[in-house]
Amino acid sequence: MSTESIGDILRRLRVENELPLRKVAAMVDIDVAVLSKMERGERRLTKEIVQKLAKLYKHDTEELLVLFLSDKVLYEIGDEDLAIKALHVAEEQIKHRISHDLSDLQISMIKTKSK
Amino acid sequence: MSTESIGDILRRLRVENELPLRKVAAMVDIDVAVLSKMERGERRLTKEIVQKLAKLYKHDTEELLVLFLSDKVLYEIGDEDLAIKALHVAEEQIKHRISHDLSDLQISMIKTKSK
DNA sequence: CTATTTTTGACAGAAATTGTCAACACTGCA
DNA sequence: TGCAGTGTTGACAATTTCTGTCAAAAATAG
Repeated sequence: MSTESIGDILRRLRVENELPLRKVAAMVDIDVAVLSKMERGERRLTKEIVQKLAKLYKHDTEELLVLFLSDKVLYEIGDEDLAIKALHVAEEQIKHRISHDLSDLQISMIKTKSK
Repeated sequence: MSTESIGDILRRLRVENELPLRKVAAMVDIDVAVLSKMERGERRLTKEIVQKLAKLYKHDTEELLVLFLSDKVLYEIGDEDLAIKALHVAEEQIKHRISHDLSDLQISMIKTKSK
């Protein structure tokens, strides 16, 4: 398995595209120093920056966003030994909420239909 | 499945123990208003408060901490449709890190042994 | 009605985040 | 050596977010 962080990946993509920090920073409209720190994990990435970089490097946006989100999660609960249990609970709640939303949708569709 | 948030649970536990906010707040050393808001999800809980409340209500601390952590995760990435993928990636990284730490431990044990 | 409990909003201070900048270090090259 | 391009670091104020504290209003029980 890869132990490459999202910052590492973004840096690798940039190098592979032979782009200097200066240019990329200008293209995604942030300061060079900030981008440098983001690639090295010293500043937090934002969803917007990740999306812009994915497009710029022509790399799968979803994959990078997933890594970005995963990073946020690990940042919040990473050093807890209950982390894995917490992740499972969180997953269940998301699934539950989705099915709940689906029910709402079905109800509203029925209501719309019967108007 | 329960759709009860950790705040709801803490409130229920308090009511079941027939304790007013006033008393509990004093016991865990926070303001009444803050505890009220924590129970209603208007202010973020802290690990310390959750632990104190678990002890106070004689309720399983681990269960509440897991819910607390899960809540933090959902707060960070809950409304993302990539959330579940992100949780899986985060889980894999935790497992990976654990096994990595174990390797380190084994190495250090070997080194210690051979001294 | 009265006492108790809970909720709400406001507030200042603390802490974290952000964008900006300049100085510094490193590299390859002339 | 000096120079140009590149990346890193630390400092800074502005901003946002988080905290604890309080008092008044609202809700509830007796």
